[in-house]
Amino acid sequence: MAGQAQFEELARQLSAIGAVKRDMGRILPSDCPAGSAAVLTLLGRHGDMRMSKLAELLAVDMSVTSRHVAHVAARGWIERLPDPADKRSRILRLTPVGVDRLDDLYRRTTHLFAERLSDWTDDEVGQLIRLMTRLRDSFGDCRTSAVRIPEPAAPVVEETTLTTRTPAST
Amino acid sequence: MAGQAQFEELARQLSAIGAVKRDMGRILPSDCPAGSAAVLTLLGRHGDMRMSKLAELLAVDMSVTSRHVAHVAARGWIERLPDPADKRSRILRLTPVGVDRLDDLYRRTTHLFAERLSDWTDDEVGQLIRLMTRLRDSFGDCRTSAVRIPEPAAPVVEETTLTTRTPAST
DNA sequence: TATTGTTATACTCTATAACTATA
DNA sequence: TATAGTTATAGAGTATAACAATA
Repeated sequence: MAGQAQFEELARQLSAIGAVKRDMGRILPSDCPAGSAAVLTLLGRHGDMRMSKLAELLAVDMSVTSRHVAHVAARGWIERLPDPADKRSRILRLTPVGVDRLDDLYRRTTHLFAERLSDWTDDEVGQLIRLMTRLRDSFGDCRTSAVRIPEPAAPVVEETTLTTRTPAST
Repeated sequence: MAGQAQFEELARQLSAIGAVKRDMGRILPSDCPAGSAAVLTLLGRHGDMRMSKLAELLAVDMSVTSRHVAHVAARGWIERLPDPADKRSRILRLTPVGVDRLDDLYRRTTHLFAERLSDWTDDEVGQLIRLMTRLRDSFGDCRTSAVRIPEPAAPVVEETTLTTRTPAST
C-alpha cells in the first residue's frame, strides 16, 4: 500500500493528463471528435458489438454512447444492424468507409506519438500502458460491482453483467 | 522508439483514463469541482503565484484559469493580491479557509485511493507517477516551445516563457 | 506595441431522467 | 416488471476572440 503523499501526486498527475488528451484531440479531423474516434477504435479492435457492450468499453453512460454512435452512424462510418436474438438491441458494425476513417486515425495518432515519444523505449511505453490498464481495473471494480470482465478476444456473444447505463428510475 | 501497435494502445488508455478522473470528481464537494480543486492543490504545493504561472501549471488557457480562479476567490478560498512589480498582474494566495478546504480535499482523495489501490505497492504507484510525469513532459515540449521549465521549489519570481494563453490577436 | 488578465460565446463530453419498444 | 436504447436537459471544462488596463 502506498502513502498519502503519493496519492496526492497521483491525483495531480491524473488531473494534468488532460493536457495530453487535448493535444491528441487537436490532431483529429474536425468531423471526428474524440468520442467518435473512440467508438471507431473500439469497434475496430473488438469487432461487432451491442450498444451496451460498447458503453462498457467506453466506460461512459449508455446515453453518452448513444450520442457518439449516432454521430458516427450519421456519417456512414458504422451501421446499426438488428439483433436477431433481441429486437430491442442493435449490433454495431464498421462500414468500409468507417474502416478507412479508422486507418486515417491510426496514421494520425501514430504520427503524433512517434514525434512526441521519440525518446521513449518500447519498454517504457509498455510499462505505462500496463500501469494505466491496471489503474483502470482498480477503479473499474466499483462500477462493475466487482465483476471481472476478461476481455473477450472475438466479437463475442453476451456479457449479461451490470451494464454502464442510467440506473432504471424506480 | 516504440511501435505503432503500442501507440494505438496508449491512445486507447489515454482515452479511457477519463473514467478514473470522473470517479475522482465524484468524491469532491459539490461547490468544489475538479477545476477549483486543481487551483487549490497547485497553490498549496507551489505557493503564491501569478495567473500566468498557474495557467502554465494547469496546462490550460489563461481564460480557463481565470474562470476557475474567480470561482475559488468568490468562495474566499484564495485572495488576489496586487503585484507591486506589475500592476496588470495579480498574486494568488490561499486563505486560511482555503487551506482548510485543501486539507479536506486531501482527506477525500487519500481515502479514495487507499480504497481503490489497496493492492498496489508503493513502488508501483511511484512508477505510474514517474511515467505519467514523463508523458506530460514529452507532450509539453510543444506548447512551451521546447523550453524546459525546471519546477521551481519556491514561490518564484518570473518565468517569461511562452505562456499558456489565447494567442494575441494580431 | 506588447502583455496581463477578464469576459462573451461556442463546442465537446458527461450524467440524470423520462420515454419507447421489446423481453 | 425489467432491460435495450433514445432523447431532452443541464453542468463542467475547454478554446477562441475581443476587450481593458498597464508595460
